[in-house]
Amino acid sequence: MTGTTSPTPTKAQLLELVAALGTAQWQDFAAAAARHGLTSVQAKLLAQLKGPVPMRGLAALLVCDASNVTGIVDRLEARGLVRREPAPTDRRVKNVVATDEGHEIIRRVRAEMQATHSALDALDEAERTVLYGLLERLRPGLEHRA
Amino acid sequence: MTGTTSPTPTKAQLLELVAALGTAQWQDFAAAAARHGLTSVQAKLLAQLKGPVPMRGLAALLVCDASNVTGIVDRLEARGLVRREPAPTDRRVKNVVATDEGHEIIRRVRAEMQATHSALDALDEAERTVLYGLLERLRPGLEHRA
DNA sequence: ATTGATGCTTGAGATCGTCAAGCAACTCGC
DNA sequence: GCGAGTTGCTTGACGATCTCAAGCATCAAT
Repeated sequence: MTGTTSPTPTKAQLLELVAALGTAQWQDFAAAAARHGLTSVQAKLLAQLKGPVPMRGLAALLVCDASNVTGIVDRLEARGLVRREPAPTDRRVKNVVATDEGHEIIRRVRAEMQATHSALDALDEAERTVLYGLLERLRPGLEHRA
Repeated sequence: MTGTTSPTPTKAQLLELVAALGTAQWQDFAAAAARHGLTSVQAKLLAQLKGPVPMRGLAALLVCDASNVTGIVDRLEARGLVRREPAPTDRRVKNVVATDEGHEIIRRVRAEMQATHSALDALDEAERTVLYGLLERLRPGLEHRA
């Protein structure tokens, strides 16, 4: 019994599997972050900073209150992983930028997600392409609304 | 322009997409839980209670300290969604059981994950089967180790 | 220039999460 | 039995996360 494991899964089964994998990946991420003294949320915020992002924008990305972002950025800034710089166009806005050390540390966190990497290694190129295509199809439904 | 979106995605791209979908689904779950006055963690714990589970087991399932579970169960118990009952075989152990109301509320939370449901609706049966198969292949790598 | 909206911070209060310590109960060897 | 070590749960202390209400500075628009 190796091939015929799937005679059309229930929507509930699929949902459960997706949830389980999502959780597992999050644990993997959190563990990698912790090894560098970061909480999951701090690492997640850091991961958003490809360029300068205003506090408000971070709140939107993390789907949380703006006042919450203040504290998280405070702690990251205290560790020198992030910098607040005034936006030239609007003096109310503070843009958050990752320092070099900040970029480096999040790069390492991503690289050290061993469980996730080894999971993806189980698939060959063709399978990854198929998976990517299917997940892309899921995105519009999930990304919008809540 | 519908077919040729994927000339073999990078592992990094795939990783990012998986992370994004995982996050979106979690938000969906958290929002549904919040509508019933539950935090995400409370809902997640409730979701594990198909049968009686000892505190220790819940700590393992939620991947957190046992002392943390005490508080979460306290709050759920105060709302009558959960019950602690002594294990007959070992008087140290307390088994946590969902009450009828507890089962009902988590059933509703699952049913109200609109974003997730509509996302899965974008796939037909054949696609779901393929997706399920691919995700199944990912499981062993993710589930074990961290 | 006043009115209103927007961006960020602060403070209070709840939840979540860890660690260390403690108590009760089980297990094992003798 | 019976004491030593282990295990299951709770408690207390403390930090991080999260929300809400309030406040201040700045922008936008009449």
